[in-house]
Order: sequence, then C-alpha cells, then structure tokens
Amino acid sequence: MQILVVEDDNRISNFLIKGLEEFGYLVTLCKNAEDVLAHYMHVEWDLIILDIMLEGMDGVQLLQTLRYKKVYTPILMLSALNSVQDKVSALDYGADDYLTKPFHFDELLSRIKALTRRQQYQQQETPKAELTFGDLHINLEQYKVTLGTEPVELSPREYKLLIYLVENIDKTVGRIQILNAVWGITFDNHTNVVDVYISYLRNKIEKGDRKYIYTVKGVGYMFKI
Amino acid sequence: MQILVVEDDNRISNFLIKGLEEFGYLVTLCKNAEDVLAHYMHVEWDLIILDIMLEGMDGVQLLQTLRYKKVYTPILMLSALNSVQDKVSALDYGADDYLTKPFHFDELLSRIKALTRRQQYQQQETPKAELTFGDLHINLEQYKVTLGTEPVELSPREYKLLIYLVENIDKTVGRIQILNAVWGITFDNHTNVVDVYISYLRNKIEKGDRKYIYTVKGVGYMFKI
DNA sequence: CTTCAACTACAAGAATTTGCATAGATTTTT
DNA sequence: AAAAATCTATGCAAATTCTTGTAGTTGAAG
Repeated sequence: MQILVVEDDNRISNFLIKGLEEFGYLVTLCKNAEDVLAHYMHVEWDLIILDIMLEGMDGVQLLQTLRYKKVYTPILMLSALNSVQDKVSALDYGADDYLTKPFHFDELLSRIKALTRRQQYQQQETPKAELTFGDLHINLEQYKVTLGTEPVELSPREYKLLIYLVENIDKTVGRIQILNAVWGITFDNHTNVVDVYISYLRNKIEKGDRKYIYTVKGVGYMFKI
Repeated sequence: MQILVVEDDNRISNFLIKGLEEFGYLVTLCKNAEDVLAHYMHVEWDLIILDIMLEGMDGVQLLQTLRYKKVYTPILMLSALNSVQDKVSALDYGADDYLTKPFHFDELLSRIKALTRRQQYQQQETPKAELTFGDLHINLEQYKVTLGTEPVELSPREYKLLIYLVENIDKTVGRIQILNAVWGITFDNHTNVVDVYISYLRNKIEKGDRKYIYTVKGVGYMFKI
C-alpha cells in the first residue's frame, strides 16, 4: 500500500512517516505541491495525504489541480485549524476525507482503511500472522523469521525486502519496482542497493542449500519455493 | 480497557482520571463535544463517560450525534442535577446509564463494570484481577506488581506502559503506537520517552536475568514470556 | 566453441542511524 | 520545601544502510 504524504512541516511528516511505516504502509514524502505535479504523478498511489497549509501552492489548490487532471486517487486532507470554511472547500473540491491536527493515530489509521478499502480486500482479507515457505517461517506480528527452528536475524530493510518478495511469490519483480516498494519512490537508478540486499538476504535465508531467491537476468528477481 | 472522559470541569475530570487510573483503566480526556467528533470517534473505546453540561455542544446533543453515527460504545452520562427530564432524555437518546454528581466512586466503578461486562467476557472469560508471567505478577485491582515475592514500585507512567505491553503480549508494538496509547495524542516524535521508560521498566522488572521486554530493531518492542 | 559486453555478486569500508544509558532540567505531588 | 515523577538532552557503541570498486557470470554473436 503506497501512500504519498505532501507536508512541509518536518515534525509532522516525520511523525506520519514513522507511524504509518510501523503499520506496514510504504510512505513517500513530498515537501511541496509543485513537486507533486512535476514528479510524483506517474506513480499509482493508493492514497494521498495532503496538508492544507503549504508554502507556495497550497493544499486546496493542489487538490483542485489534481482533480482537474482527472486524478481520482483517494485524498485525505490535513489541517491545523478546525475551520469550517477550509473543511467545506476541501470536500467541495473533491477531497475524500478531512482530519484536523492533532489527532489520535488510531483515527488516521481507521480513515485510511476506510478510504483504501477497495484495494484492501485483495491484500489482506484475512491478515495472516504466520507465513511458511518450506523451512522458512515468517511471523508478521512478531517480525520474526525462522529457518526450521533457527531464528534468522534480519535488519529492518532486509525484512521489508523479504516481505515484498514473498508477497510477489512466483512473480518476477524488477529492480526499480523493488526500489519503489521497499526503499520508497526514488529517481536514483544509479544504485545497486537492491543487489546488495538480495545478497544479504540470500546469505541469511539460504544457509542450507535450498534456494528461495532466483535471479532473472536483465529483469530482476523472483521468490519461489 | 480504554475509557474516554468528556468533561470540561477540571476538578471533576482530574478526580475521574486519577480514580479510574488507580483501578487500572486507561483514560483519555476530551474537554468538549466538538473535539470528540473531530478526533476521538475512530478510536474503539470500551466506554465513554459524558458530562451532560458542556460548553458549546452539550452532552445530550453529543450523545444523539454519536448514536446517529452508529457509534454503539456504552455511554455513561454524568449530571450535576438530578433532573428527571435530563435523565429521561439521556436514556431516551441511547445512553446506557446515568449518574448524578456527587457520587461515590464505588458506585461509578460498579456501573462501569456492569456496562463493560459485555466486552469483558470476550477478552477475559473469567475476568482476572491477577496476571502472571513467569515471576512477574500484576494485580490489576490493587495496581500492584511483584517479582516473585518482591514488590516492584512502578510510577503511574511505568505501570501504564507495562499494562499496554502486556495487553499486546507476543505482538510487536511500535514506538508511535506506544506513544499514542500510553502518552496520548502527540505529534512529537523527536522524543525518546518511550525508550527511556522501557529502560526504567526493564531495570525494575528484569532484575533477575529473566527477559520480558524484547527490542524489535527498527520497529519497537514486544512483551514475551 | 570462443569472445565480449552487459549483467550480477559481493567484499570492504564510509556514513548514518538506532538503542540505550545517564544526567539533569522541569513539572507534579506530597 | 522536599520528594517523586516526568521528560529532555547528550554521548556513545553497535548496528544498519548504502556506495564504491572489483571479480565473476551469462548468453548471444561471430
């Protein structure tokens, strides 16, 4: 689930990103409205969280522009004020929901769930806590991976990568695709972090001679039992 | 057990919060009806305690609005007057119980117990007052923790944190999640209070070499026997 | 079958982040 | 006023992340 956060206050954006990531969302931050239009529109976001108050073009203007451009991604507006006027204009211009700061994180989560319900049933109709692939066990609640009975110590990034591969089991996923999903949207394609982390993962979960991660030359990687 | 108190008189709210926390409830205060609708509705409260007299939108109006919005959380109304009219309209509009100030705390407690009985049997078929994890005993009624036979002196915040971790036993809880549940609403993630209090707790309950609180790197903490 | 360019694997280490302890400032309670 | 509790700030060691550079692999053209 990819969420774009448009917010120029670092304190708030940090809080949002960290919190949402704790709950398994992939979050990308954009600090101003102009950049959203210039660079972030070609990505298919599941949700956009948009602050009303922004330097330069403000949130409502961006909202208007997006809807004018026929972007129908669910949009959740954030505002510091509980101004009725703001709320009305936001909803008038096509926002899907509206939340005033500060809020309980639970509340944000439940609204996100409501707004992305359409997509959700595909991914998590029954959120399983335990996944098993041969010897490999992944406990999603405990963030714990074991190989047979042996625990596997994965760093956060390694874990995230494994989860992504596993979610796309039997499908080849490209490097850029992985980069987007695991590292967040980035325009840097002169990096080989993906290769490096695939290598780390292999060292940790393919200690036996069982193979899980297959290289698809020229394309990317595939997780397979 | 999470209780929301809606009350604008500080004297009364302090009294309620302190008293309820002594009996192990997690209490959140909201000072006006508007904020309840704006910020607190999407949290799954076990009980809402609602003063009839409030600045702005009053308790009965809020009650009506909540029920109209299909919020079926048990609601206990508080009133300064023993007005039959108030009582009738409160119960008419869907309050579950009604209490006039001043009241004996015992009475409030027994009504809370009655109102939350429905949920209780789901969570704790036999509502245990005493939780035991290895050497660690937590007496919820007496707000007392012992390690073996040795009493453990916890500050209120430490206790609240412990209870939250224990309620989520075997599940990893993130820092933001903890911050929200134990410290209340905040946008501040440039704080390390959670870490500090985890450390305090560990010092107090892991005096032997038994471990209870596990760090999940990059994510948060997990309570485990 | 050999060659070679493109692709992949991974070691080493620099840079950054994280978790934790400690000290002390501030607030609340007694 | 004293004590307790809460929270901030800081430093540091260890873990993590990511870059760079090199060696190895692959597979298609000759």
